[in-house]
Amino acid sequence: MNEEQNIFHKYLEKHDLRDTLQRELILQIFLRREGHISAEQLYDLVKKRDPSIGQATVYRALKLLIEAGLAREIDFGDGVIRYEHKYNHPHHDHLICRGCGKTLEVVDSVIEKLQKRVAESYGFELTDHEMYLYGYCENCRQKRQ
Amino acid sequence: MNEEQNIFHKYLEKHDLRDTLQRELILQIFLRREGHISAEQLYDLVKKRDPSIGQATVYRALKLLIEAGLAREIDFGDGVIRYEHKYNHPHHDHLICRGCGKTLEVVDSVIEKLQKRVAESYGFELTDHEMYLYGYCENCRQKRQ
DNA sequence: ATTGCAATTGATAATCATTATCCTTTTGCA
DNA sequence: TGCAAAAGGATAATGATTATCAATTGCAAT
Ligand SMILES: [Mn+2]
Ligand SMILES: [Mn+2]
Ligand SMILES: [Zn+2]
Ligand SMILES: [Zn+2]
Repeated sequence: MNEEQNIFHKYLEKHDLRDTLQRELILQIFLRREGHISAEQLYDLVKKRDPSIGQATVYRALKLLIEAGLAREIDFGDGVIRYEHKYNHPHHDHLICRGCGKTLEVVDSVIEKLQKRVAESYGFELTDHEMYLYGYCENCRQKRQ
Repeated sequence: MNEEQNIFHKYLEKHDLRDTLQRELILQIFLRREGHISAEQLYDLVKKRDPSIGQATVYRALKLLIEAGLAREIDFGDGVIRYEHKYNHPHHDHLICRGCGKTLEVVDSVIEKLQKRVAESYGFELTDHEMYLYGYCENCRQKRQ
């Protein structure tokens, strides 16, 4: 059993939640998949392994994964929430191509420090932030000229 | 006639769009209101002046205002898109209190420069970005201790 | 192993902001 | 004034997510 599964089981136990086949399967498939995945995409993968699972169960399991600290929501503003691994996957921001949709994960420690400083200069205690950088990747720039 | 109205009329003319009472009223009310306003909030204000206006018209007019460069969308991730003035209201980011929902508009020129640099280091040409800083304002911090 | 029961599930209906549709009313211009 | 195209209002549709509810299941105590 890997560490994420362990965390999940501990979380279930601590909150008097039950360990079900559905939850195990959804967790397993979520963990196997790197990157950003929507509830529907995850549902499609889950269905392949067990067509009897309903999509409400996938939504419910994702909520659990977030509460357990294993998943994190990403909102690219296109009306669909995506999920990514949180365990061993520290905070980062996203660089998104407006041409092809490709996304890169980026972090700049100077920006992070300045964000904190800006917030404090207004009397805020910063808890978290979201930063989305939009532009055109190298490929897309070459195509359009 | 103020400058924004002028821009709007030029835009209508250029695109063979018609100058209607509804559009004028919606523009006027939008311009009077500072800050971030949702389509529904704007619709409520518009209804007070002319109850015969439908909310689809407000949505349609907001889209026009964006195309004309007079409005800009803000997505705080709560499922409702808000709109703010764009004319004479240059780019800025938002500092949001998780306690009371208060928002401040902030800009840090060093962060802006670094964002560009980060993007370029990945071969991206940055076109725009969104940055939301979340935390607790001074008031909310005092209340909770 | 069996039982009791709260937790869970799957199917389906409901939400809710935003869009599309469709028919009627205006607008801009000849 | 008349006409065609644009716009408006009412309302249905959309689509992701959430709520509901009857049937099933996990699990702890027997
Ligand atoms: Mn990511
Ligand atoms: Mn603003
Ligand atoms: Zn690209
Ligand atoms: Zn506050």
